[in-house]
Amino acid sequence: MEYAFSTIEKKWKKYWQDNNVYRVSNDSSKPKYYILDMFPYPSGAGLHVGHPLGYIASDIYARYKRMKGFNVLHPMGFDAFGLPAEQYALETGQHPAVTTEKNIARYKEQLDNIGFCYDWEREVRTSEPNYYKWTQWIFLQLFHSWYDRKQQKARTIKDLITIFEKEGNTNNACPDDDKLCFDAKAWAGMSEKEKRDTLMKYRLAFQGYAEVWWCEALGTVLANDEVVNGVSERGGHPVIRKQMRQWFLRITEYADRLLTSLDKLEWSDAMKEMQRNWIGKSNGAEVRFDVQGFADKYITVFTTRPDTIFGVDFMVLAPEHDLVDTITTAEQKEAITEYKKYVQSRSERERMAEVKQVTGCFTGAYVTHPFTRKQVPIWISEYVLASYGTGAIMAVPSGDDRDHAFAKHFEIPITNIFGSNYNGEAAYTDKTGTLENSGFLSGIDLSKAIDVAIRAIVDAGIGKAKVNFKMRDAGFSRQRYWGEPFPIVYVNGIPYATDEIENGGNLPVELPMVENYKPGPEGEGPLANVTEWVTTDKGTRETNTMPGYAGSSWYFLRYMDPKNDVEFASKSATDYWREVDLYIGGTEHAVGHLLYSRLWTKVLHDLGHISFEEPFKKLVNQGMIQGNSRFIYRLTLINNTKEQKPLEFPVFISHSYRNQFVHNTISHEELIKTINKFANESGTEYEIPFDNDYKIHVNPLHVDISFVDGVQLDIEKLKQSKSEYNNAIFVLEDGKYICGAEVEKMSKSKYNVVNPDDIVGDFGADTFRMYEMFLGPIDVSKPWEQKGIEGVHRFIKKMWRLYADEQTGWIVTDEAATDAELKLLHKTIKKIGDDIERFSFNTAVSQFMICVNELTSLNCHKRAILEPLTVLITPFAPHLAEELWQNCFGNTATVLDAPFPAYDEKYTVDNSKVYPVAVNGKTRAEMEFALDMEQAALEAAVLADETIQKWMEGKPVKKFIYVKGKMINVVV
RNA sequence: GCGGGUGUGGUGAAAUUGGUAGACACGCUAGACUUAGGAUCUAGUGCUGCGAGGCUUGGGGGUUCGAGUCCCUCCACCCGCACCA
Repeated sequence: MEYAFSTIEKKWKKYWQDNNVYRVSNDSSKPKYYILDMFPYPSGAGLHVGHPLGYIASDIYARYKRMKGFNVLHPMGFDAFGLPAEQYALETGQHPAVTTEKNIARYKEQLDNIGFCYDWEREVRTSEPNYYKWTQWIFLQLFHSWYDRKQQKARTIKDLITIFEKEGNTNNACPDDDKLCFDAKAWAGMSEKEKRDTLMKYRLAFQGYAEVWWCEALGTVLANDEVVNGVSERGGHPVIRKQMRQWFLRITEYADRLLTSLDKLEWSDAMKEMQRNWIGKSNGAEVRFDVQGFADKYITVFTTRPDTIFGVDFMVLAPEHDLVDTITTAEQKEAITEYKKYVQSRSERERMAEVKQVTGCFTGAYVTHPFTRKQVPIWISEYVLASYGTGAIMAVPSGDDRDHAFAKHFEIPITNIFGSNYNGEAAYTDKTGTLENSGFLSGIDLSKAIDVAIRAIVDAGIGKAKVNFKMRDAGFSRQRYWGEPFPIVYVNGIPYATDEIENGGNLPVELPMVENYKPGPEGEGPLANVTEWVTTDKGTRETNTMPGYAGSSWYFLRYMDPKNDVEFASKSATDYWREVDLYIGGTEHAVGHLLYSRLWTKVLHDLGHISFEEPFKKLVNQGMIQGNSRFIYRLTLINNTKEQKPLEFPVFISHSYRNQFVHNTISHEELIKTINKFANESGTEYEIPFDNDYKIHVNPLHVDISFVDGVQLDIEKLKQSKSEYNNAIFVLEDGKYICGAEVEKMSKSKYNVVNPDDIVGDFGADTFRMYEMFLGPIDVSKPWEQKGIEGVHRFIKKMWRLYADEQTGWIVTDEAATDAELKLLHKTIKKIGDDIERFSFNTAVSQFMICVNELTSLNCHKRAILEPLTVLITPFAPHLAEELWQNCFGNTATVLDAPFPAYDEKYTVDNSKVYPVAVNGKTRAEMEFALDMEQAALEAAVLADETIQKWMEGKPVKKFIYVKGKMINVVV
């Protein structure tokens, strides 16, 4: 009886589906465990072998936890709103809803093919009205709340109105505008519009005018993390800064909480560090410098080094700073205008590319140094960013690298405040040593000087201690069609939440069907074209839609209660499942999705909707599986003006010729000679002519990896794929055409995609699952390597042969197991359990292989060993386990409900090893060894006694006994 | 530049608190059974040496009876941030 994986797997998939074995209940006496994968965006290309890596790991862990007696929630869904579907619609006219539906169906089919234990009844799709109804509802909660800085939590806007009516905003500074100040009377005197404008400056979801990243090609604004290296993350289009009316989330109010509660999370240090970096907290001070010649003009700077204030040699403003035009002197006006024009002309990309270049311009104006009363020149330069701090700095060349470079470049005299620590060549940026030449700070140690300086600044009334964050409020508008519409209606130009004008808000505000996805007028979204939708009897609708991260910021909550149509999830459901215990996904969401999810969770917690404030307790990042691309090298002719012309026949040279050619170890002439020889031998009369104007040029082309075995090209397959290649000439080495290889991202255009369906078809889902795990640690990225899968497949077949014989069928016996067999079994149980717990699935698979190899050589077919082994392998190879469980051991229920085998300690102690026993002073060669633990411990004890004796007699002893396992270790 | 991480055979990788480095698998070599095999099985496979042996975890140094593992230093690669005052 052969291992017929395709029949077996089909059979069990049907069984699982028919019997609903993966349905999860919210009502269980078992402890809960919530394990979640980052849900995919269903793209048209379908899944490739890289996608399931994390899903397989989480599936194994979920099944393991279930067998360990937990009620496990392990759901899957789809992040279905987004740009690609809309762009596809623009190109083909197919509605995004249609293509999305199609893609999801394909994804589900591919996922089911691998045998995951999802409860599909809990599936969520962010683009479904019954889902985005609650996305809109949460948006309204954000809209209807503000952040109380004293209580450090979100509260409803109604509370704020009550406060304003009683005392104005004197105790609650405006986060948008710290100069805004009004009392109760002033509040009462405001018009409806003024009141709402004021409240808008407090709301957690608010509308504001701000400079945003605008992408002309995509016709939309982008969030900071959607802009990479000055171009859009998707498509790589150029972006510019533009003032636009936008929706924002006031994430900056949560900066501190997002930072501090990171410490409690079991995330990798790298991941936490990335978030810390993004939040970018820095402690320092704000200091005021009065501008000379203006009674009421001053420059406020932010600095982390107030201790270096006596080293200030000049001030620098961002070119966009408000004061620039006011303070610039008549003589400098032209130069400043010129410089500002230059800055504006430079794209973000150029600015980033030329970080090192020093540019700037003097305004002609001066400030007075608050302590020395010296006059200090004011410059502008693009190295000071308008968006950070106050958009102005005090420059201390002796203590800051950039200021130093600037001073040197413009020959501004440098004041040394570090004595011999500053050498005149490079700024002294260390925080050790003492200050000199620094007035009242002279002689003070740098480690204490910051506090002293801040106190003096406060006493002088020119500033205060200040915390600054790099993080900006999160842009929440997109001028796109395929996203959640805002539940916002403008009445007389004032934005109102729909639940302020209609009872319950009439959610969801459904996305209308359209046929035209082109952007609306004046940078508005496509929805602006749908006049019958925009116009309601109450007013006009907001035509922006929410960004991609809106739906994914809370989806983990919806799985808990996915069909609820009166709440986003019932309190009892969220109280039962609480936060995600284990979250698995890639690192690419470090600062986007993961940060926004944390924000939404905190807000929902503050408002009393859920009782936990972090969404993901433990986070595991899986690596990527990259593509293993193959190249063939086609020749063309090229002249010295880089014009290429093709040869009469396609000519491909094997990898080593290409290497010789590009490394100049074969001449142009010799190569042509070789090629012509090959052409002749293959019966082609055409010869490449020698031509001094047109030289040979090598073009690497991706070749479909299915035409290649290892690195050897199957020439016939390639020829069949394209008629153009029928009469191509292949220049071979050792009779073979060898391709070039490169590891790249898996993508259709690189012809290196491997579809999991094909692997499952050839080897079965169980082999595929185990192989992906066997490839290496799950957090490491690596290229897909098809060759190794045979080894895992061989293992599964070998395991099968322990249970079944090709001729006689099932061969499991009831014989009693020997000690050696039991030992092997329990060692395996212990190792597999430990490995799963610490997410080391590759070593777990290895252990299975060792176990099966040994059982094979022991010729062991005993039920006492094989039955627990079957249960043990269930998380990895569930189909195989079910088949064996039922046929060999006569079980009627599914193996999924069998408890994970327990190991017996008496079999797991390994005394086959040699344990070192030694005392201090012996060399390695002199070390003594014991054969087993007990003996080692005994000898160690004897030796220890002697040594302790010596020590008590006053003789020096440092350290002595070392035994593996239990270390008996006395240190004096 | 700053921050984080990783360096082990021809390849993917093991070695959980310092304890016989290279488990397991791929690949390769030889052999067996085969009409054939890209099936299966057996043996070998870090380097070096006929051999006993010697050498070996990116380089150098240190702590330790003992270091892939801990410390210092240099080098290489990967990831993230990047004029953040």
